[in-house]
Amino acid sequence: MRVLVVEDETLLAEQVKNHLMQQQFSVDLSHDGSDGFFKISEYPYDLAIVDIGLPKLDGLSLIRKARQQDIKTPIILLTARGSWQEKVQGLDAGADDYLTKPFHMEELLARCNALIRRAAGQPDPTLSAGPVSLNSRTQQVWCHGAEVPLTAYEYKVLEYFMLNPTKVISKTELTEHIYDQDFDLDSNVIEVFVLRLRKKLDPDGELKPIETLRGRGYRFNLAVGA
Amino acid sequence: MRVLVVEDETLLAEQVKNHLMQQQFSVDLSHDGSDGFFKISEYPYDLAIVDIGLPKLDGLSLIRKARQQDIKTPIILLTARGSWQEKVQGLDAGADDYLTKPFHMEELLARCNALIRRAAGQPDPTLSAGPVSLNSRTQQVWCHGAEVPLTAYEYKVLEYFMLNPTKVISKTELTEHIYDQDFDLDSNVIEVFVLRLRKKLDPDGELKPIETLRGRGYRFNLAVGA
DNA sequence: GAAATGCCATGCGCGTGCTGGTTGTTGAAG
DNA sequence: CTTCAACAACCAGCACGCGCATGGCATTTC
Repeated sequence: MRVLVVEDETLLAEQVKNHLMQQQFSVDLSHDGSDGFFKISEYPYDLAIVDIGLPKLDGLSLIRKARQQDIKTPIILLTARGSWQEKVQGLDAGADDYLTKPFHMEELLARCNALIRRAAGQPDPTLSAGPVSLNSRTQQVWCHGAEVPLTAYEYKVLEYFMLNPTKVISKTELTEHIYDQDFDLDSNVIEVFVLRLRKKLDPDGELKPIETLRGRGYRFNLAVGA
Repeated sequence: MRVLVVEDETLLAEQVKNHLMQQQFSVDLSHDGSDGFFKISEYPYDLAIVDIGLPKLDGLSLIRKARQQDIKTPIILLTARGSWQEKVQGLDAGADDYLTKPFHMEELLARCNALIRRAAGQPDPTLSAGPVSLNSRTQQVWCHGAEVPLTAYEYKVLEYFMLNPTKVISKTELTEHIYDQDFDLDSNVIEVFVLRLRKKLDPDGELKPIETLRGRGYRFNLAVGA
């Protein structure tokens, strides 16, 4: 999956790039609108993330020009907080989704995946792994068919696990994906949430869905799709 | 007003969706004929826009099957340029209007509005969920058969809930769909409306139609169509 | 002018996220 | 094999803040 990020704030652009690369995307960066337009015309990206305020050529114009050229790459528009008109203009110009800055990286990744899924014609918001299934639209979780009520953070942790099954996930990685920024490093919140998740999902200790890898992190060990 | 768009060209479908949403319609998309038929049979749409060339089940067959099942949803058929016979066949199959591609978006919107207005004298477009039912034309709401008087904003909130049953809806999402421009974010209006809705719909606290998810939003939890 | 509706301000209760401490487990070194 | 330190699991309690509830004010409508 190849993604183009058109963003002039270098720091933010790099952050977005890093997170996307963690999800196995190939990422190209562009720091102004005209370069972004050139790239999106040249390459068949699977997705583009475009800031609305850009040097040389603003995001809206970029999208309009691209759509005029019949470029169908799904586009997520990044807008400033609260400017509702911009969002409408963006969708009108041909963006597929928008996100207001500042945003949670999780949110962006979720929308990226949703958009890619939508483009692939698979609008299925449910993940399942073993007896556990999760619906990201309703944020409901079931285990053996029974609904398991989770709190907001418990849900976030589980969702991240199920999006990355069998992958070794360090506590810092979890933290970074669950909190926007600024978090206390010497805290055991993650451990507590993992504990509660294990209790709620697997009260009898049969499944062992979350494996501990000492000094490295956790691994979610249920066969996806089962 | 709820509209179904059955169109396999994703870009066009999204454009239509965006424009309709700007006119305060709720829009569902369907990318092939059989899915479109399923949706139009399931939900009481106020209008459907159907492309004639579709995968799995073509537009004409879709319309015929729907009409055979006594589904009266007004339908606009999208045909290719110049194929005069198709238009006749379409109207013959039960379409209410047609439009040849490519078309101006304004034209489509005008015809949508005309058709909805024309259909205003037709069977009631009611949504129902559990003991609650809602007529989007007259903006009346009933619970257990008794009419529940709602104010304008209470109605808007309920309508949005009933159009998105079981979906987690954040307060900002509600705000964006209910108000035309952006709004003071640190206001508790939404909470107040939800409170009043709960009181009016469920004074005894039996149904619990609107669930609160702390830090996340609300979820409307009544089975649609029940 | 009265009634209805939308919005704001305030207080309160409680769920939830987080902290601190203790117990348990692992693995490496002696 | 034993020891010990480091790490994780677990527990329980605290406090912050979210959402509920209420009353009052402003604005609109008839």
